[in-house]
Amino acid sequence: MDSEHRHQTVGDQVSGQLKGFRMTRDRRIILQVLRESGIPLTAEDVLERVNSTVPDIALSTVYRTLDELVSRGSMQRTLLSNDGRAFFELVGHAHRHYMVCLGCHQMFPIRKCPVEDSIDSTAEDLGFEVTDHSLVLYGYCRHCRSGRQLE
Amino acid sequence: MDSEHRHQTVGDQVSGQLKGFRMTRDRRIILQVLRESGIPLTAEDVLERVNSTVPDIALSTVYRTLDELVSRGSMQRTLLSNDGRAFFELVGHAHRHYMVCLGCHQMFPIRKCPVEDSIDSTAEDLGFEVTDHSLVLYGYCRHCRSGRQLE
DNA sequence: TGTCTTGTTGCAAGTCATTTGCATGTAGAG
DNA sequence: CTCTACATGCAAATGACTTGCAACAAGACA
Repeated sequence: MDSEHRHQTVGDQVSGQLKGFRMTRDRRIILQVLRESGIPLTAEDVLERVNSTVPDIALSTVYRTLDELVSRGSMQRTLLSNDGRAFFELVGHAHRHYMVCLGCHQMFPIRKCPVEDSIDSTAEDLGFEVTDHSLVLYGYCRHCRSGRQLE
Repeated sequence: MDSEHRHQTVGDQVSGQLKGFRMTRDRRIILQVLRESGIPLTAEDVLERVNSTVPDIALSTVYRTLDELVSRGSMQRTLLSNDGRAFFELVGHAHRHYMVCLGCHQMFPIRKCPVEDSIDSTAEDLGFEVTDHSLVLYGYCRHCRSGRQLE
């Protein structure tokens, strides 16, 4: 059976607690967009991409779906220092750590967490139990870096 | 001369680029509040504390003052994953890194950055020039930790 | 000490991202 | 096929700022 067209169950879509998560056409498309994206997306980004396939999905639907997935632990929401918007990615694809370019405003994922080890011992000393952490590096990417030197 | 009452110059208040920063009564109080706080404050927090001393400062004045100081490099603004509000602290007092308790929602500063060293080499590999970074640990503080075990 | 320029303030209205109330529509269990 | 809990669109509401504008005032300079 063509995996592209067989009936998709919830389990095919995302990981996490999804009992009672009803798989509608809109949600299927929203999830598809997120699975296909290599980078974190804002709700507006998602809507834009969704509507290029099937028009007329409401922005509030996108938000509600993203929120639902976040609270079920299947989606990660990230905020940056100088951007009021939230960025979303599926937990299976989540990068957790980013470099954000102050020149072109792109987010570059960091594969390996450079701090995983040192964190726990730091927290232990303070009686803190760490369940998660976020690390964002701000600076200039290879391209913007050379552009700056020309100024 | 009583340092509490002598004429205060800009230099007494904060560090950083402050040419053209006019020291008014409102700003003096706002800065005082921030100097006296051990933890990062939201604009609303600042207003609340300011107005307990001298009423009738407008929220927009607080925002404008905080923004001004941020852009002059004297103030640090921090955003967290699950809170739409910005937190502010004077750069001289800034902690840069925090543990955020998911139980009581307090922010605990981390004195020593546990990742300073590993960051640059990670970024170098990717051609990225790092100018700043943010690290936030999420979890449970000593108190909330023991509370959870009772449930 | 008075003048003047430039920066500051209050207030009300505006913006932007996100959330919600409600009436209608529908996935999927039985 | 039915029925009910969950999903959706739309418009209005919210929360956290941000801005236009007219009135004010710090601090440089005369």
